[in-house]
Amino acid sequence: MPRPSQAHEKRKKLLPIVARAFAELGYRRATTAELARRCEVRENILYRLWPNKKAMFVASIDYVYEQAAGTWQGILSEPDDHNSAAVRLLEHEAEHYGESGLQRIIFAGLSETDEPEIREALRKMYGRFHRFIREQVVAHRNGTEHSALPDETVAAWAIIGLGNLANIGRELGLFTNRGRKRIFGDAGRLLLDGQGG
Amino acid sequence: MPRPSQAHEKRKKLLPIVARAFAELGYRRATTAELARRCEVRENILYRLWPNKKAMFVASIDYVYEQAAGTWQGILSEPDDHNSAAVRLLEHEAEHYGESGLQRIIFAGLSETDEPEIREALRKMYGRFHRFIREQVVAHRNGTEHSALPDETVAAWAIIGLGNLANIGRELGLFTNRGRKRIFGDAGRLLLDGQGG
DNA sequence: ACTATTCGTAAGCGTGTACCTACAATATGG
DNA sequence: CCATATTGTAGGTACACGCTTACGAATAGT
Repeated sequence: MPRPSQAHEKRKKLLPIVARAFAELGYRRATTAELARRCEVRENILYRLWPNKKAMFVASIDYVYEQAAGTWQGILSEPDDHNSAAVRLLEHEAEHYGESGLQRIIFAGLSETDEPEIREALRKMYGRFHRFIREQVVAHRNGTEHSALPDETVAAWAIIGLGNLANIGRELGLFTNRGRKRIFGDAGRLLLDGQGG
Repeated sequence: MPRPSQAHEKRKKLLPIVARAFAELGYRRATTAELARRCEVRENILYRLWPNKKAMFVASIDYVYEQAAGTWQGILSEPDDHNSAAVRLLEHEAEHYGESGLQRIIFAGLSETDEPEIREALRKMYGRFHRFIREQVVAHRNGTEHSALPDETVAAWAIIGLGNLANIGRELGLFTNRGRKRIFGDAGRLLLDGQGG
């Protein structure tokens, strides 16, 4: 019988490298030759793991979500420090959001939204992010009356908006670490439960 | 004496076309050949108006701000309908934000932030946006006490974050028109003066 | 009319690109 | 050990890219 395929393992091993290349270079400049160079393989074998460059990119988008989800699960399972999970997540993002630089892939993808597969991958990713955050907002507010606040769906989207902006800010050097923390802290908290300033 | 140069006028005439091409295609796919085709001139002429492709892109970024600023000035100079300028701007953006599609240029630019000139152009643009919005927030809140709200700087950045997200949402079809309006209306208003839900 | 300058057209140079083919080396289960 | 499949290597194709050069035609002030 034939030699067993290790394609799955190899994909898992190379995907982080590929994703980082897309994040640093954007879609077009991350040429297949450059991807192969960074992976220390020939272009050829990338094409055996994925059918084409677009598929490598879509896989990288999924990887971004999985990375974030992993980090967040870690925070959720930490012992409580008399703060809700939502508040702890907000604090963590205020401190570390965009640190990995991986989210730059999203900007690259947004320049390629006329490719249906890429658009779909981004849609799915944002959908998953939103669902996760919304759940945390609901859990945080549970029961308590917040008549003057936007509902959980809106609040979750707005918090995602803060995240995007934090990313852009980090990319362009728009604000200091302290500034970014205040944006997440003050505006994020305001959206969460009205404790704004 | 020589024939007087009409470069300035020509630049002004072609820039909207160039900017739209960058918005629709992104930086790399908006090839100089394609830009020339849309402008109905030869590539050559573009290279007489701008030194290189990067300069065409930077000019397009500036154009995005000028377009928005023009629209906003129009709204500010409208007669008052017993709403503050800030509220009227928020309502206008809730209705029309991202309609032109020009803001896609920003995503394209964010994938090219390792080019210092492009990074600088984006920085400048965000800085101008923030200054403008912050002024409106200050004017809206003037004097009244809002102890539980984020300060004007933070609020203005957060509102910009809402705008970015609205753009992404429009691009990916993440939410309906009504949804987008609620994000601008509810979250935006909350950041502005605490009248959230 | 002269002339300096701009304008429009055409062609092409060097490089980079996604993707493919052909083939030898390797490793596995029977 | 052998047949079968998977690996790694080398090379190449067809095309698109940013940018440049060359040159004749048009146009304005003097």
